[in-house]
Amino acid sequence: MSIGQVAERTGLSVHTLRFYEREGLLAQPVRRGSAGHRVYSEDDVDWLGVCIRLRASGMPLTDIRRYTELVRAGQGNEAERLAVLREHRERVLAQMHELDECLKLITHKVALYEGRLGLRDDVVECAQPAFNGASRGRAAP
Amino acid sequence: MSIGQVAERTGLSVHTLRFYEREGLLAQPVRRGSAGHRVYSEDDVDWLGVCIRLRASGMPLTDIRRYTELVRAGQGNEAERLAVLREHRERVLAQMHELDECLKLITHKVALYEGRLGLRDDVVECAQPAFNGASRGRAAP
DNA sequence: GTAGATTCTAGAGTCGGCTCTAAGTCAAAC
DNA sequence: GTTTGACTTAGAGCCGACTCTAGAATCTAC
Repeated sequence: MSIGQVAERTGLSVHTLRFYEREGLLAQPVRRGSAGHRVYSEDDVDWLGVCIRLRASGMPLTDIRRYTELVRAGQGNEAERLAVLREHRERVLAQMHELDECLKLITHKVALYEGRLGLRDDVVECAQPAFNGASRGRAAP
Repeated sequence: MSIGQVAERTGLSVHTLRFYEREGLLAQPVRRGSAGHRVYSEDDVDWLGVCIRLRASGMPLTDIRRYTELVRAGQGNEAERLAVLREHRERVLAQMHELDECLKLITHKVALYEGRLGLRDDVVECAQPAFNGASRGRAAP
């Protein structure tokens, strides 16, 4: 598979594919064909899929590289790999929780504006108490 | 409230607080006391709380500014505000879905390594089929 | 009143993650 | 045989979001 085809399939640009390779994100160096052109295997693409997921969940490139290096190093470091994955899972869970909070806030505001657009117009934009607990009444509609 | 106190309460640095103000993220310009020092009201802090949540859910500063400007402009643009919020809510939902997928992958791998660390050692690191549907058997343990 | 912490402004620097450019190689189509 | 287009490298550029610096002014405690 050429770099162009892989770009098509993964949604990454060819620039990004080369960049990821330079950054050491591929489990093994991509094979080269005839004129030094990259030839990707299905496994390469699958691994890229994993990288994409890890990126999408906020793992920095350096961490992905570290994990990749462990995998590349072969058997014997499973405990380390597990630690990396567990740590990241915690971050993902935290992130989901955070997103959930955001969603609540946004949904609250959406409801507020939806209501307002039907009924009244004297309510002032407000904020949720986020840091103290000292509700001062006037801020929450 | 001084900028230092607000930094303490919000978790933002004083640098970031000044930066956010320059970027027009505050609903109204922060009041100034005696020597030109910023004096934050509870409402300012509450609004910052909203900004922090929006940021945490991936809204870019430019979008937050845009929303802030709508709020600052006062009544009459509720429909626009609602549109901004709804659009962002869609993005948050998409993001949550994506995170969920990532979580599945990670959890799968964690289980795999947990199992392996107890039992065997000849399984090779693998990737989830992510783009095609052509399972080639050898990639999935 | 003086030391040390906090604040001010304007502007420069950093970092992560791409994204693009330039100059060149190569294969296939016409 | 030349043009077109996909590929190569090394390296520069860009963008968002901070983060820090310098130099001056001002508060707080002793």
